[in-house]
Amino acid sequence: MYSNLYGLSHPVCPAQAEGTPKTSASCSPAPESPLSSAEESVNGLAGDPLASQSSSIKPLSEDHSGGESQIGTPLPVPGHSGLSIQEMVAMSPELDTYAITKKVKEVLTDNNLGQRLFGETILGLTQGSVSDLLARPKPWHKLSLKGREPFVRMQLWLQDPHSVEKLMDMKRLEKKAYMKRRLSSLSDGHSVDGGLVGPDYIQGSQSPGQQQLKKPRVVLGPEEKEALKKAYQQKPYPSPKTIEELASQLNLKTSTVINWFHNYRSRIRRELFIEEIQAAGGVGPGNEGGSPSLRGSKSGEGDSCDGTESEGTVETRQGLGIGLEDHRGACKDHDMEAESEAGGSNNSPAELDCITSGFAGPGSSCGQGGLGLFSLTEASSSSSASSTNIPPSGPARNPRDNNLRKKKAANLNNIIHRLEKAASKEDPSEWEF
DNA sequence: AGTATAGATACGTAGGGGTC
DNA sequence: GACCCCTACGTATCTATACT
Repeated sequence: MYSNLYGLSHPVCPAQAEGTPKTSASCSPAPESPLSSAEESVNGLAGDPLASQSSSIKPLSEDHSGGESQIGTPLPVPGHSGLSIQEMVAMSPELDTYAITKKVKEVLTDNNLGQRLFGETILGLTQGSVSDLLARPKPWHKLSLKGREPFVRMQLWLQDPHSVEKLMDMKRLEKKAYMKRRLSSLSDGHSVDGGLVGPDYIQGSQSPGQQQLKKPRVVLGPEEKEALKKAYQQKPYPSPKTIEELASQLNLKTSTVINWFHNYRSRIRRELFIEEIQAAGGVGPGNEGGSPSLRGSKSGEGDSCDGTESEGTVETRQGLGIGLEDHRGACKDHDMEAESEAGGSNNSPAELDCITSGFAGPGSSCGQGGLGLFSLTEASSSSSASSTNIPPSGPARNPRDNNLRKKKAANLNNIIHRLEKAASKEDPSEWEF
């Protein structure tokens, strides 16, 4: 199978086998890391049977040169270069994550390939993760080594002239296998219409009893979300006490509240990255109408971090001094709650400055020159370059942006003020914005 | 069916506090 | 000061579900 070809297997997680609703990371049912996949897919399969198929396939490699889609100089192939993918990631100069995801989306769409297949086969990630990555790629310099890995893989995949063919073949094989299963189960008198398709629906094989052990998914209602958002505006880092109060008020588990804050902070931060980039360079996911921020507002209600623009972002940045950079040092120490909204140190202009300039400043890991091994960004078209290579002179935001920010800040102050009044729990006198 | 979203969680790490 | 442990947070990702 291609699972092997791509160095992928879908091992049944022991925990899952036991029916323990184990989380992914520890025992990822997902696509085993296709580490070798990149290598093999690029190297070992050059002459594979797939190459002769798929006449309708739109090749990847040839249009790399075409305009803005150009992704850049090829990465060295892991196998050939003797580098593992991790080494490549570590050595890789800045890649243009937006250009890469854009290209990948293009290729997948053009060839009618799904995110699930691509994710599991090429990236070793699940569909949801792929969707997220493609829709909201973080700028390279904001990614950890682990976070960069999928982008390196995508880049390698784009470089592979047979990548699409291989994937399409995978698709066919999957379909075949599905049909086979379907047929056999039909002959057994069962139906597979449960919708389990594909090789990785391991859970589907769990017994009903095991399935029942699954925790029911928590779906927060609009009022609950609203309340949490308000609480966030008041205290992005709530104390355990606040969390408990919130939980009991909303009739939620404290862990759910904690998770919500966790996710909300994280996602807001991510939105901010993108927003910053757009503000600074105008290139990014937004350019093709896929801007997360835009999407957020599009959805109106804006959930994930939708709040981003509509409610949460500016105060986050201005009031809390939570920057785009790692602000842990600034916010961490004590019980965040108090000082985070107290503003104080977090708000130091120097820090904000550092935050903004850190974006693409010379000091950032964007490392202008990189290693020069296979520079992508530099080789990328001018449009893509701007996404991460913001001139050191600073993110020269346009005035419109600043006005907007001020407005939002004022707005949020207003909200916070009202919240203070309502809550009148903590002394807001120290709050600074 | 494929994609997007959001709650949940594993893992890594920074910083504080205690002990030696 | 070095070491260890603990806590809290960020990141990346998963899974289930909602949406298109």
